[in-house]
Amino acid sequence: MKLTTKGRYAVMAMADLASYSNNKPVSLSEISKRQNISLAYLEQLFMHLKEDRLVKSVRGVKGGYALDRPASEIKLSNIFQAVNEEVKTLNCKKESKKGCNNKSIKCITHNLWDKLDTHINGFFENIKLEELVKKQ
Amino acid sequence: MKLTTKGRYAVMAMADLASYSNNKPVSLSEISKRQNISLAYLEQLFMHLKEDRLVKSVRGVKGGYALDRPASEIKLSNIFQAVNEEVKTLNCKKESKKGCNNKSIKCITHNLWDKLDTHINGFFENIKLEELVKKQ
DNA sequence: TTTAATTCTTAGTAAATTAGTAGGAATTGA
DNA sequence: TCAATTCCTACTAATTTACTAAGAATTAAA
Repeated sequence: MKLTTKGRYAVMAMADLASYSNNKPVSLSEISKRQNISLAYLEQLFMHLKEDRLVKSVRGVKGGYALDRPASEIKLSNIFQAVNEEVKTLNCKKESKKGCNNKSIKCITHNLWDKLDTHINGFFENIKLEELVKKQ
Repeated sequence: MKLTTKGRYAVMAMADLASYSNNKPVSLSEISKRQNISLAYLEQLFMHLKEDRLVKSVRGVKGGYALDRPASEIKLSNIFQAVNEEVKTLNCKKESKKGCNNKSIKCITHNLWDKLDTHINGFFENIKLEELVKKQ
């Protein structure tokens, strides 16, 4: 079971944005330097964050990104979801859950995994970006 | 974030063992057929389960595996640990946690990840193999 | 009007990991 | 002796991750 850097970078970048934005857009090159994340990689992440309306962009010189809503209204689960870093079981396509009769061992573990998904997502669902940044 | 089949298979195999063992060892070929997991792959998983003393083996004809302690004393976390399916953050080798001053954004996310690890491991720590099988 | 800083967009790629295969040695009950 | 089994080591195909590359589009400022 792995937690990859993608979600981690996304959270770091959003925390940076929440911390360093003073009504001005923050450029990705600034975040790149501060957080030591490659600019090109950040660009990809922010495409997704923008699609999900977590940030808004200003193009051109002096442009950059800013939060699209208050940090108190952004859950960590929103960020993970935006960059496709959700909890998923792998290779469950073939064994369709339809076949489950609630008695087989396969089905038992299906249920277990579903519960784990809920458990993990609940963790991120209950933390707001604001709380994370406030602790600094 | 991904949950791979390795841990899933290990749990399925252990549940199978707990269900179908009647004081006799269960061969991997039986489990392979019932759970539809490749025999050679099961062999690898059981090497690890044995190392961690979750199962014991009987070699030769009529041989196989059996639980090495009651299902009520085997936590799911034991199983995951045995097959190296633990929760881990990736690529954190370079950025040593020593550098953390509890103020930087990098450090904030370190702490977050650590908490998540605890949260997830707590889930598995609180489920015994027996409970899982009893539900059948 | 040019320039430089920025976002936007699409491809590609090296490294790592996963999931599984292959082949055979060692053991043992029948 | 044979067949069923565990034990052991190596290899491999497919997938994913993390990142690079290259350039188009936009816009403030010189």
